[in-house]
Formats: sequence, C-alpha cells, structure tokens
Amino acid sequence: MVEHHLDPSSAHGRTNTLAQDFMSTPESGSSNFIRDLVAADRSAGKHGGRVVTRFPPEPNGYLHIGHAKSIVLNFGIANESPGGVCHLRFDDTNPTTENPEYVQAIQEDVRWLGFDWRGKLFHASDYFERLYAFAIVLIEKGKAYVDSLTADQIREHRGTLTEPGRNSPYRTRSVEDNLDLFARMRAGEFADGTHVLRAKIDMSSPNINLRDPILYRIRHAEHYRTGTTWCIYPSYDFAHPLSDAVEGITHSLCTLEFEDHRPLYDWVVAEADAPHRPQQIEFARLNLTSTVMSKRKLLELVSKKLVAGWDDPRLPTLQGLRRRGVTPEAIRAFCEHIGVAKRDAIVEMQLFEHFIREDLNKRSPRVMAVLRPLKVILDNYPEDVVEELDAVNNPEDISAGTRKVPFSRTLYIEQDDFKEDPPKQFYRLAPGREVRLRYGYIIKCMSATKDPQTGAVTELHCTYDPETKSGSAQEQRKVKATIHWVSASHAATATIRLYHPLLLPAPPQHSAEADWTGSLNPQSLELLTDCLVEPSLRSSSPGSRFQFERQGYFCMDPESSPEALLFNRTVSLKDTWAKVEKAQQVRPR
RNA sequence: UGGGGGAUCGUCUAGCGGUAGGACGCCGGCCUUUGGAGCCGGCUACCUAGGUUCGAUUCCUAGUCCCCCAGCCA
Repeated sequence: MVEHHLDPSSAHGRTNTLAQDFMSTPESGSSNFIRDLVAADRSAGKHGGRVVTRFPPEPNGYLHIGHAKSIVLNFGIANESPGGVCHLRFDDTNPTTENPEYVQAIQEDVRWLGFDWRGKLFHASDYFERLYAFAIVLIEKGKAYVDSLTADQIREHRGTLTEPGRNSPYRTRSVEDNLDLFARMRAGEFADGTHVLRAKIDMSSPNINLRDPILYRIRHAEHYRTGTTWCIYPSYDFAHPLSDAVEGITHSLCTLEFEDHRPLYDWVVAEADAPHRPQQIEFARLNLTSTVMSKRKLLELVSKKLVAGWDDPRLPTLQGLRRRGVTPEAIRAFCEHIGVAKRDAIVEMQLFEHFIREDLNKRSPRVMAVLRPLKVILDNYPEDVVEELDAVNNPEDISAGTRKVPFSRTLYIEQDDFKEDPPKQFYRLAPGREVRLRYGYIIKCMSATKDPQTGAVTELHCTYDPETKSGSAQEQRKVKATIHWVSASHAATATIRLYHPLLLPAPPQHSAEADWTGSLNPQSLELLTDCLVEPSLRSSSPGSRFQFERQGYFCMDPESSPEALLFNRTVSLKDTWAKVEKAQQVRPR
C-alpha cells in the first residue's frame, strides 16, 4: 500500500533541505575563502576566466574522509564554475610505494562519492618525457645541476633550521657536464643514490625548500605503469607544479604543510618556462576525533591485521564508511558543513554522525530487530493465531508505504526493555507495568521467570489487551512506552556487528607516536550473534540500509546471505534514556 | 634564538570599522504508537597589552600560545 498524502511535517522538513533533495549534481557549497578567491579571479578574468582544479592523490593507499574534504572542495568549485572542470590526477612519481590496486580503488571511491572527472583522468607518469624536457631547460639555463654527493652529505650540506647550508662542490659543474651526466642517469649508467638532479637556487635561504631541492633521483625500480622505461623519477616539488601547468590547472588546492613549498612551486613553473602558471592555495586538512586518518597509521592497521582490511567499517576510509552504511550524500553534506579555512581544527565525530543520521533518517525503511532477545509469552493470546499487523515503512516518507509484520503468542523483546526493579524514569516493562508493542497491542507484565542458578530473567509472562490493537479506533489508551518485538516462530536469526570508536577517548599519554596502537580501543568491534529480526529482512540484499526501530541505522554486509544474515551498525539512534541512566549512575535516584 | 602559517562559544565555522551569527554538542520544555524524528527556549566565545577611531573581532604596534619545514616521501 502506498499513500501520497502530503504530510505537513515532512513537507516542512523538506524545505530546509531542498538543496540536498535535488542532487543529481552534488549540492553547491557554502562560502569559504577559497571559493571567494576563485570567484574573484574568475570575474577579474584571471586565467582567462577559466576554472580548472584537480584532485591529485598518490596511489599508495585508500581514500579516506580527509580526502573527501579535498574532493568535495575541488570538484565542488569546478562544478559551480561555468565551464569549470576538475581533473583526477594520480601523482605517481614514486614507484616504490604505488600500485594499481590503489588506482582502481581511488577511481571507484571518487565515483561513489558522486563526482565525475569527465574524462580528465591523468597520471604524473604520463608526463615523464615532458618533465625530462623541462629538466633539460633548467640545466641549459644553469638553473639545475647534477650533484654527486651522498644522501648523508647532502643532508649535512643543507644546514639546519637556524644555520645556512653550504654549496655542494658539484654545484659549479658546466652545463655540458650536467647535460651529459643527466642523460647518463636516465640511461641507467649509475646506481641508486649516486647522483641527483638539483635545482640551483640558494643554499642560504631561510626557507629550507629553496636550498637546492632535489628534482630527480635514481631509482632502479619497476613503476606500475612505465615499467622499467625509467630509472630516474621526478620529485613531488618538480613534478607537481609542472603537471599542474601542463594540464592548465588554474587553482591548485593543497593542504597547509605545502605552504612553504609555494615559492618553490612558483620558481619551478617560472624557470622551466612552463606554458601556464597555476596558483597554489593551501587549506587545513580534516582531523576527526577518536579515529586515525594518516596513511601511515591506516596502512599499519591493515598490514598488522588490527582491522579486517581497508574496508573495515571501523576505518574512516571511504570503503570502510561505505561498508558501514554511510551514504555519499552524508559525507558530502558533512564536508560542505565543516568549511574550509587555514586554522588547524579537529572536528568532533558527533558532527559527522549527525550528518549520517540526518540523511539516513529521511531514506531508511524502518524494521524491527531484537539484538538481545528476551522471550515473552502472552498467556491470554490464542496459541494457533497469527495476525499480520500493518507497519509503517518510514514515517518521514509516507510514500514508502506499509508492510505486514506477523504477530503471535510467543514473542521476543529487547532485554533492555525489561527491568525487574525499574529505576526512576524507566518507563518500559517491569512487573505489573504496561507498554505498547509497536504496531500491536498494549501488554502487561504478570511475572518473570528466572534461572535458578544465575538469577537471570529467562522469560516473561504477559497478558495483552485485545481492545488496544494498533489503529483500532475504540481504544485511545496511552502508555508511557512503545517497544519493538519480533514473533518467535517467524523471526530470522542474524549476526550483527556494532562498532565503537577506534581510539580510546583518553589515549594513554606515556610514549607519543611509536606505540600509538596502545591507544586503540580493544572493544571497537562488538559481535552479536543470535539476534532476531523481522522476516521481511530475509529477502533484502547486501548493501541495503535500514533503521532498526529505536536502535540505529544498519546496513546489510556484502557477506550476508539469506541463510546467514549479517548487518553492520552504521550509527546508533540518539538515546535519551542512555543519558538519563548515565546521569543516574553519577547521582543515583 | 631561521622561515612559513594560524588564533572567535566545549567543537567546527561566519564576520571584512557600526547590536558577534549559524551548525554540532549540552541543559530545560513541548510533542510523540521509535526515550527516534520534529518544535520551542537556554548555553561565561573575539589570545594578551597598548594605539588609531565617535566606535575595533576587524586597522596599527608589541607580546603570548599553537601548527608546519632540516626525505633522494607526497
């Protein structure tokens, strides 16, 4: 049954989120200093009024929520500029860390997030030949030289933060010698580490990046795309600005740590006679509480098998979030909301959860599932009767219709919904008390059966009030609580994974970075077996998202099967009672 | 004790010389067949000290604190 009533409350709710409801293209973003700057450049006719941005990941890991911020910014700015475009470029200049698995995953993730590079897919490795030619230009202008110092010697010559560096004895090599040596580097005549190509700038610069930075190094390694064609590889500081220039990037957005590379970026573009001069603008990277975001730490978790893989739902990777049930819309809305600025910031995980709930609330079908079952027998309900009760699929979306849920004499409810000795403000089931069963009847608890050994409550005997059937007009009796349930003989068994923060709230302070895994939450994964879910779930498919009423949002795992249902909890519902209960523990009754 | 950046509610963020606003969170209330959702109300914020100005979060000066940089990583 599908109704099309215009529900005033949901219609009202919709006016607030109009932009998000019509997002065949992702929502246009809120204002920030970079958007303002790009808009100003465009109206001033800078770069010919064009806007070309780029998202330039190195394919040495999986994308995470921090990358999402950059993706949303770069693609967002391009998409809202007439004729604007955002390139996807793999910054693959270091053959030892990169591999095609990551390239594939990154493309998938960008698409999943809802962005389209419109055919503008590039690799820095596409430009190796051109970059080589730019290097020749530099050498010919006397702006670059081959240095034959060892790595240690180079470090030693570089000076320190407070002391200037010293010129390498090879700094004065002739252009002819440099050309010859550089050609032989390329030809493979030299071993790794024996020579590098360096920019000739200023060894006494207060900016260490300008103390003759390394432009090329020798690496006899197989590159996942160019194989063994090359044994010299350009460094980031050389490849990045020139790749931007070659692609006609107008605004090259990157994170704060590259701020003092900007003079070098500009130097490279200018001295190499690049066809175009992009503008680098820096912004603060995203930090989130109670999780890890650095590639190094994520890789460590995965390779040490501290988590199940890159798509472990506890991880802030895009694949982890997807498997957990987070939608791309929620991620985008979050990224737009947190803003873009230059100050270091740590965003609370609760803010992210808010955007996940907000999105899932509108779209998730409701369903009943009992995570920790407690048997309930309705003593006055006939043994051979099964009623099919009408249940609303989504009160936020009447067009989602209704479904039938079987009801019978023996049911299961949540253990938490019964307390033999109820504390103050607990208004669920207790001896002698009444609650409504969602979509069903009001029931009254007559007695609790206990395990003689442990004293644990094993089953409840209740009576139901036939006059109070849901939807019947005659009985308007109110009770304080409504609880969810499943019919014992109809329910399907499921395994459910609950996720808790990856990091402990207060990380042990002792040693800083070395053993950061000490602050990992050993209880980050909670596995519940023998959960009982309503039978309609048997026919749903992996990836489907639901709200388990009164509990949270759950997503059917890819490894779920009709015989072995498996769900991941995306995020819990806000739980007012949990707060009250916690407050009571601090100051009882 | 070099250079580059940054400081606004608990947390993000707006402000561009004229009443410091929004979101999350938290607290209280309303409503409710989800203690959900929704609604209403509230919450000790401009780093400090001077200066300019009728008026400064905004401009100037001097401090303080925080972040980044000494990879042949990006």
